[in-house]
Amino acid sequence: MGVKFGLYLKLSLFLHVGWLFSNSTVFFVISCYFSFQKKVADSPDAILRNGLNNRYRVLEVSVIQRNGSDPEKHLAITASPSLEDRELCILRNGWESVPVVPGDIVHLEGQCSSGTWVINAQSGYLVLYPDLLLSGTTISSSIRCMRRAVLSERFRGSESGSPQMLVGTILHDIFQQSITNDLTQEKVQELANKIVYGQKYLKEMYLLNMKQAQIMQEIEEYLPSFFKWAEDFMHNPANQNKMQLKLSNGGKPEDVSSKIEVVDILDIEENIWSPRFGLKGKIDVTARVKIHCQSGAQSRVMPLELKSGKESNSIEHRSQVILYTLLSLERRADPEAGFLLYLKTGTMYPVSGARMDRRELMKLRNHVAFYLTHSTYKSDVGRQNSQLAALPPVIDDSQTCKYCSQMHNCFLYSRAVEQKMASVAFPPALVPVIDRETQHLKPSHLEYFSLWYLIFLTCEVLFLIKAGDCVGNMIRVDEVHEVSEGQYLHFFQRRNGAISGTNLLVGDRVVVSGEEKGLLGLATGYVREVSGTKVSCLLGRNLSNLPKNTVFRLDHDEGDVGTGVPFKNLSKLMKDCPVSERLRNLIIDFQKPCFIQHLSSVLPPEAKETVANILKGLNKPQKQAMKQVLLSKDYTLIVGMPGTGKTTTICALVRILSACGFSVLLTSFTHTAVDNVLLKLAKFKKVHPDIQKYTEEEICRSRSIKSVTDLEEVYNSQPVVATSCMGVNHPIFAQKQFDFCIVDEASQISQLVCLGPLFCSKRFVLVGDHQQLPPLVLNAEARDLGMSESLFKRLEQNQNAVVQLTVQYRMNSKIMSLSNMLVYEGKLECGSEKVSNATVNLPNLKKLKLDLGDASKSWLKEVLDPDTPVCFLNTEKAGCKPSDIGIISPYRHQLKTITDLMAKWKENRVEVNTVDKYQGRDKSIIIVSFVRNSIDENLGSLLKDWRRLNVAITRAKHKLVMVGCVPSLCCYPPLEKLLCHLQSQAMISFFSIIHKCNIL
DNA sequence: GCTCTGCAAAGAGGA
Repeated sequence: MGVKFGLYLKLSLFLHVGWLFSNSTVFFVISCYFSFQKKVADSPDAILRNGLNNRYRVLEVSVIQRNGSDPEKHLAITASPSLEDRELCILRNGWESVPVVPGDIVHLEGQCSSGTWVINAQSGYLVLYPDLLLSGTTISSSIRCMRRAVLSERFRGSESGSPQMLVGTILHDIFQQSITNDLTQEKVQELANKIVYGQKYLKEMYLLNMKQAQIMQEIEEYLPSFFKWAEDFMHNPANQNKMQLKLSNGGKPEDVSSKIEVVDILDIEENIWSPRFGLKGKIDVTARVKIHCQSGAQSRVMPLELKSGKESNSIEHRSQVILYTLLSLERRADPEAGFLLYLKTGTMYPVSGARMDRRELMKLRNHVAFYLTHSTYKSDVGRQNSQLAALPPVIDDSQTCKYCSQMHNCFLYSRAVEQKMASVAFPPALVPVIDRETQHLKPSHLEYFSLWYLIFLTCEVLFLIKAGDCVGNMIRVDEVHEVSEGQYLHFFQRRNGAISGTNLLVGDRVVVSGEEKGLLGLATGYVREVSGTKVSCLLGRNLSNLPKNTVFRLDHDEGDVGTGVPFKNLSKLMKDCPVSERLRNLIIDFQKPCFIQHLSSVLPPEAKETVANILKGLNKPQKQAMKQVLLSKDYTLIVGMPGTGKTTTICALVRILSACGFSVLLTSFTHTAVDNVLLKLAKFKKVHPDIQKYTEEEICRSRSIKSVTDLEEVYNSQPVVATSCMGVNHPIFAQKQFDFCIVDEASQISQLVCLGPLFCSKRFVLVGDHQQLPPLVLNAEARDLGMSESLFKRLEQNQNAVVQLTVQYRMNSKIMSLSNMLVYEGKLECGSEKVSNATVNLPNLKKLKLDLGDASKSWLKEVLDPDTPVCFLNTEKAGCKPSDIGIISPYRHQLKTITDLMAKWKENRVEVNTVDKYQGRDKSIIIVSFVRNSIDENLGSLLKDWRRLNVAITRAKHKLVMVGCVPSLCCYPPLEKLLCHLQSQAMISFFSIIHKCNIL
């Protein structure tokens, strides 16, 4: 067996930031003139410390070049928060190329003597942004092309899989389960059958259009090699050829030929996060290995990396193993080496985790980390807007590029962003290729791409590890239940003290770690139940093999949510295909939406009666909306003003469309909104009104779907499919094209997220109201760049596509008139006399009035009077704390105070919530507490928003009581307008201090 | 100056 020894990774690293030094100068120091945005350094979570897990902040960077000697980089660093106690870090022998700038956070490994660290060829590592964990595959793929590595991090999930990949995944699964259980021929065959003909990989097979038998055939070719490997490395290692493997305590230096015996499998898919090396990854197999050599045997716990493809023993494969040896350091003694196991042949290669290879890989990691964190920059001191930075350079290797899965994104970015940069040069042969591959895009499209790419970069969260909510000091109790394949129910008990309710909620995503160092990120999953001191979680891994006394912590996992989807959609929008071209024309270039003339051409005669029946239940504008949608060739926007029956309208629309034989994709940003519509729809379906029955999972289970053909049938038989906008990554949407797509809550969804479902439909309907709250954007810069503009708002300028639902069934006329005056210009009308005149029913009012005989409480009488549907309580003279009353409020702190007070009065039936959370809902009586009570303070931005005020005042059906200090609130233009109106209608009263509020 | 929804993930091979 030919085994290579200690392959030295000679990697040429590219650097194209500003401080590359000139070698003609004798001695000079450059301070960096690029002011990059440093997402780590600016983060308050970066905790500086000394010791083993040190974190230093870089204060100054100097490049030192002496004639005739190699260049060095000197870093002035500190681990003290006050930025005193400076230390020096000297980078040599290639480490000086690490693109570190002042302000960066670094981790140092190695020796430090009297305040000076030396990182050179022989010892030490510098880890740039150690809290940015990069996966083993990202780093090993960056060897060939760093640009591709960075692009696939950003456009995660935009690479479609291949048949070989799926076969690879299944082979991994079979091998991993076999070696932990039973590697006999009979059992392995049985397992292979169970996995291939089971449900686990059906969706992937459907997506790739593969049949189970075809996959089984490929799998079977591998199985003999499984047994050969087991024979060679588990049962009869004596028969094995010797391999070259040198470990530090392996005796004499020449004693490097040994035989390998795998004695025990300790873990499968072991997940390790290493904030020491800034790495993360999953180790296929963690095994106890005995190394037999002349001077005896020694045992190590080592990583095995499985490969089902061609037996290449390539740098990429070997690098992955070397990175896993580094990851292993978090959990156990240095394995110093690992193995590459090629499943096709059963051959196993040792891979030594030698210092020089580890060093080169860490340098590579630092470069990838640099590019990921410096994706934007601010070029001038005066101008503060961020700009897109260049990606790692395009490599000059057409063979590699030809098969690259990121080619589209690579060319797109070059064309839209980099071609304008003087500093970026492309391989000449590639320039015409880039131009050709992007020629379908107009300048407006490239601009749209750049803008939205920048917008999503500014709010990208790169760092996994945050000092967030955590419940610690937990031990595992009871048995672990395997609820379904790969889903393990765990129970944790707090060792002391109760679990604070706010820290973990049912349904939250959690990361389970050991409290002990090195046990970070053991498993991820969801919170099932929280009670007192106990938590149950559904985790992706079974943790019962860990020592009984392991102390755990559960962290709320916010992850990097939502950035993958928009980047993916943006990339898709720029593709050279008819669906994308159409959307570009409509969305970017505002092409006028078209409508057909006559309903008769879309309405099949046999559906006429059904449609007429459904229309009977609708009002005039709702009927108009139905007509408009049926006539549309491109899209329709339905403005659903408050209380105008959006859900009813959507239901009717779905029913009419499917009666006409159209397929419909129904989506919304939130699952609850999708559920609402489905629940209403379920009533008409004459099936059990529990929507659980309609989930894809449940349908497959109840019909015991076992083959790809069955699955295909199920998918094709559903004329109406509902999902959240993020959920359109489901395989069903990869092949199916719907006639219509309806997007609910469209004015609250970010443009690029809203785009997702539109790719799989011929026409779309957006339902929303831009006078209510827009998409939530936390990042101020992203907001300035226009991120909160929903697709609904953007397309609204094409008025011919807009239908307004103006007849509302929620508010009585007095309440409605406020909103009409404020934003709807009188368009809103009551659905009936009954709605218009409805007042609140207070059965105990008479009795209560007697109790309120006291003149000082006469204001209360006025407020309670059902014939006063709108009332503004002026707290100006009363001096009453605004915190004394309230149900909805713009401020969460106010709500907390109110909730606490109500709890004291044992009143928990009244729902207290923010204006934002109340959007889309209503109540008979709404009390709005505006809180503000001073004029001179800084004005908050919350009350300046017309849309928020509009939402606040349109939640009440019968009675709207607003509380606040009139002069304070008049500083806000929307409230000023409202108060002016109320004044003219004599709807403002003053009130005195009240002591009890349990009257409602 | 304070409003908060979304979601699995690293790797599965190919040249």
